[in-house]
Amino acid sequence: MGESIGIRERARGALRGELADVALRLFEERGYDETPVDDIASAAGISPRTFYRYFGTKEEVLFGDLPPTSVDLPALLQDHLTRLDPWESLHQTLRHVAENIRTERGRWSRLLRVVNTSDALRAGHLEQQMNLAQSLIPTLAPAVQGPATWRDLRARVLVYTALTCFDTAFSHWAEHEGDIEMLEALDIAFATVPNAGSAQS
Amino acid sequence: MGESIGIRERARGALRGELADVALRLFEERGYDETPVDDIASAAGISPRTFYRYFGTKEEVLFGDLPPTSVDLPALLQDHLTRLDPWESLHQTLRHVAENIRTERGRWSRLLRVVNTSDALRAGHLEQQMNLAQSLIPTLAPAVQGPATWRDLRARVLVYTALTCFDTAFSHWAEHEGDIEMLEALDIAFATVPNAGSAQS
DNA sequence: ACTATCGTGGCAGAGTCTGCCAAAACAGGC
DNA sequence: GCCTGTTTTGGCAGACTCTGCCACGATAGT
Repeated sequence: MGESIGIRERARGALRGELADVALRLFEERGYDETPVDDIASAAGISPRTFYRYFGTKEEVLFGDLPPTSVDLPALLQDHLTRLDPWESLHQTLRHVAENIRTERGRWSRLLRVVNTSDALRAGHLEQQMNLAQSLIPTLAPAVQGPATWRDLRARVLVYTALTCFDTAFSHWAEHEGDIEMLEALDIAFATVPNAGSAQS
Repeated sequence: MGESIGIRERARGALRGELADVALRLFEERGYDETPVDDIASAAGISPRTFYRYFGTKEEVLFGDLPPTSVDLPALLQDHLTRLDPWESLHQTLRHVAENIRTERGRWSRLLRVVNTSDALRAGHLEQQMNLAQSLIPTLAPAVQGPATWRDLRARVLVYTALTCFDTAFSHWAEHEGDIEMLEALDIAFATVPNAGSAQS
């Protein structure tokens, strides 16, 4: 069959990308909740049924092909852990993600604006984070000091907190676009946590 | 009209409570996603249409009448802030919530078990937290030190992080029910954060 | 008992998502 | 270039959540 698989796959990927583009554009114009799948499908010249063959859900057309998911973050974290303490490792890992995002900031701020048009979408976005956290916890846990009873709890707290910092910095950046630098916001957020007790500058 | 309003209101409240009970029981037996609203309604002897007059969504039948929502947490936080630093104020505020929960732990662990049967439900739970956070941030912000540019960012990080600690401790407690004390887990979680840099016992 | 008000139930409809099956498009080999 | 087997597609029917609408019945105050 030669290249046949390659051909099919490439065509599939192209259509997938086009669907994501069309969908994002429509969501920007009319809002997420106000844009039925039928409209996306007909705008892309396919049937609604086929849409669901490319994306399992309407949400996936937004969140399906995102950079964070395409990088192996657990491995990256693992690497940092050989040289740094747990918190700093998380910091550097997420700095890397932030730098990736910076190269496509246009697309990302469009996306964030769309996400904020819908409650369901914000919840979905959080769920994404949770899944990411789930993948980082087992990697971090062995590096956490202290009694074994609490190791898992502590690892979870650190990972969730780190993602929280990331998300907060990201949102803050999106709201003050241009005024502040994404990486600076991230560093501030990460610096706030260890000083929680005093919370001074 | 005398007590008429009181009567109506009381009847309404009673039916609301009964619906919540019936729903929780059914969710435990068959799982959340596998239990259509029609089944809850007929189990309670009402029409599906009427169910939606008592709860705007299926989720609300689970999350609608929860202790955290029934206490004025911003006020409580405000009070603690007059005596403690921001982080410790958040800690004490959430300790209070934890103590409330402890008095109804049976109901709460049932609820947590149900929440974990559905992705949509977990997302909804997170959304709850977000809303709670939104109400605490304005209260905390004035108490946060540092340059004004970053005050809002820092307040958000602290609030989200505190809720993350709470949630993590809560889940951890639910998983190791009996073995550990909820308040102890909460204290451990809160103690982990300021030591993030070293993460030792 | 009478009437105005309120809660209720049924109906129709939009929207997401799934299973099923037939038709079309496509790759390969001849 | 045609044939054949596989893949992709489209349409249909259906489950489920949620909303607007309207008529019916219960209830409260006079």
